[in-house]
Parts: sequence; C-alpha cells; structure tokens
Amino acid sequence: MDKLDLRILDQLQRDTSLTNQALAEQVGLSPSACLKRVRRLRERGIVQREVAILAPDALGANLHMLVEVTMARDNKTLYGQFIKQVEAAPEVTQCYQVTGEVDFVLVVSVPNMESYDRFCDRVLDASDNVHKFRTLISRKRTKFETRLPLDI
Amino acid sequence: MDKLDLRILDQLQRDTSLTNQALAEQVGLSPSACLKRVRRLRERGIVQREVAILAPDALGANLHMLVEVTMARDNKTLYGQFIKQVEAAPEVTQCYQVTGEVDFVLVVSVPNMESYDRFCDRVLDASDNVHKFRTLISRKRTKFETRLPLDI
DNA sequence: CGTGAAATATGTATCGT
DNA sequence: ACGATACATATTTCACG
Repeated sequence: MDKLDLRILDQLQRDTSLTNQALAEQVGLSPSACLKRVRRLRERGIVQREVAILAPDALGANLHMLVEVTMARDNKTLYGQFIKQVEAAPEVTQCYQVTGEVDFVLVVSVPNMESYDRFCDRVLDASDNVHKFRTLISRKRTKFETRLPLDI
Repeated sequence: MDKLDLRILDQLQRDTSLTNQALAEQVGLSPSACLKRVRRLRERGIVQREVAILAPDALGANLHMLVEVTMARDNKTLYGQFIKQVEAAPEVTQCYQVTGEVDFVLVVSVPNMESYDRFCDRVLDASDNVHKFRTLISRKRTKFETRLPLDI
C-alpha cells in the first residue's frame, strides 16, 4: 500500500459520493488507474463497505446509551455467546471488549426509553453471564466520525 | 418522509455502492424518481454524508480507547470549550455528552499507546476544566455499525 | 412518477514506460 | 507491474408527458 492508495483511502473515508473521475483528479491519476486501485482496495477488504451516515435526529429522537457490562465469570465460551447476542441485537451499534473492571462497553442506539427497556430485558437481564451493567445516558452525540487516522 | 424514502435510507445506510438504477429497482421506483428522492434527502441533510468504512487492522494496529471524562464544574461555557477541543482533536472519533457522575464519554482511536499518551497530554491534562478521566482500553472492537434503527 | 434521449461516467483492451 | 489513452458499455440526468 503506497502513498497513492493512502490518498485514495483518505478521500474515500471522507466522502465516497464523488465520481471516479473526480477522485482520480484529486489523487493525481488517470480514471482507469484510479478505478483499478479502488477495486483492489475493496477486494482486499481494506475498504470494508460504503455507507450513508444519516442525521440521528431526522429519524425521530435518537437516543444513545453507553453501557458498561461486567460479566459473571471470565470464560471464553461465555464471552463468545455474549458477543453473538450483541451482534444479533440491532439496538447495539457498537461493542468494545475492554480490559479492567468492566468487560464490555456497548453503544446502544434506540428511538426512546421504552425501546431501551425492552433491550435490557431481552439481552442484558436475560443473560446469566452478565453480572451487572451500568448505563450512561447520552443527551447529545457531539461528534461522530467514522474516519480512522491514517497519519497521527 | 414516506415509506419509499425510508426504504431508500435503509438501503443507503447499508450500502451506497450500488448504482442509482439498482437502488431504484430495489425500492420499486424508476431511476429518475429515485434519484430525485435521494437528492432531496441529501439536500435536507437527512443523508449527512457518504463514506467508506475501512478495516481498522489493515491500517496498522488500531487501538480504541473509551474515555470517561468528569468536568471540574458544571458550566455551559466550559463545556462548550471542551467540546470544541474534542472536535478539533483527530484522535477523538466520537463524543457523547452524558448524564450522571460522568460528563462525557469519548471514543479515541489511535495507532498505539504513545499516540494515546500524547493525546492525553495535549487535550485532557492540558484542560483545567477536566477534573478526572478514566480510560477503558479496548482489546477488540467486535461490532461497529453506523446504521441507525429505522424501525425498532 | 415514468419515458426516452442527451450528457457523463464507468469499464476494458491495448500500448507504452 | 503500473499508468495512460481511447473506445465500448452503462449510468446519470433532464425535458416532457
């Protein structure tokens, strides 16, 4: 992965709505050469997917919860089970497996409190593996950047 | 925003790499009608932006930190200052303003520990407003979904 | 909202470095 | 192995019904 690939990735992380022509011009390549690289980056899985980011409040109040989950036992199998449940739950938009007193941090995105309640009943309270969890209610998501730093 | 718009948004949240033609077919519209709606959704800001999601590990080890920040005083101006600093810091990929003992939760994405250290020095330790912070180190990001639930 | 034609962009083959 | 040019195919975009 050379400088040109990094330039392409940097641009695609910011905006994929440009045409291949415009992208090629930006990074200093011919359209065909640029397209070849973009396709290769997709094939290699470096570009995982291309998605639209929607305004959270345009879709009915959107509520974000940060949930710190502590498991009952440190057991790989139980961890795997929990991760599967989390992956299957559409309310969980992010899951981080962390070190320390807490085992997981979830970002849960729901339209309202009732939805969050139902999620807790269905996923967290229903699991024997979950020892306890603490919810931090987000009043506002002031930054949401999908871009990863390529250069820090 | 009717059913057709929601169907379009649902698809765009999953994948924007399809052509307008394919999208139109999916949602049951002619290409021109579909394009008009997509453009309107962009103009209204409901579609904020279109981006590529990159594989975090394809770009050198990517380390995610969850940082709980507690402010020294509950002061709107100081909060605003902190939010500005956070917005300016490329390491901070997400910021949630939360209620409870903690005031903010940040997601900080860096290539390694040294980068995180530098970030702490530059942003967190340098700010008088920050009373204390707790870092949860993520070993693994097991789920990362930008999609917001349109229907839960 | 759909149709069809003009304007643009994408994709491919080939050549040159 | 990679990029540029040119040509064929596909898509976007717009005027009109």
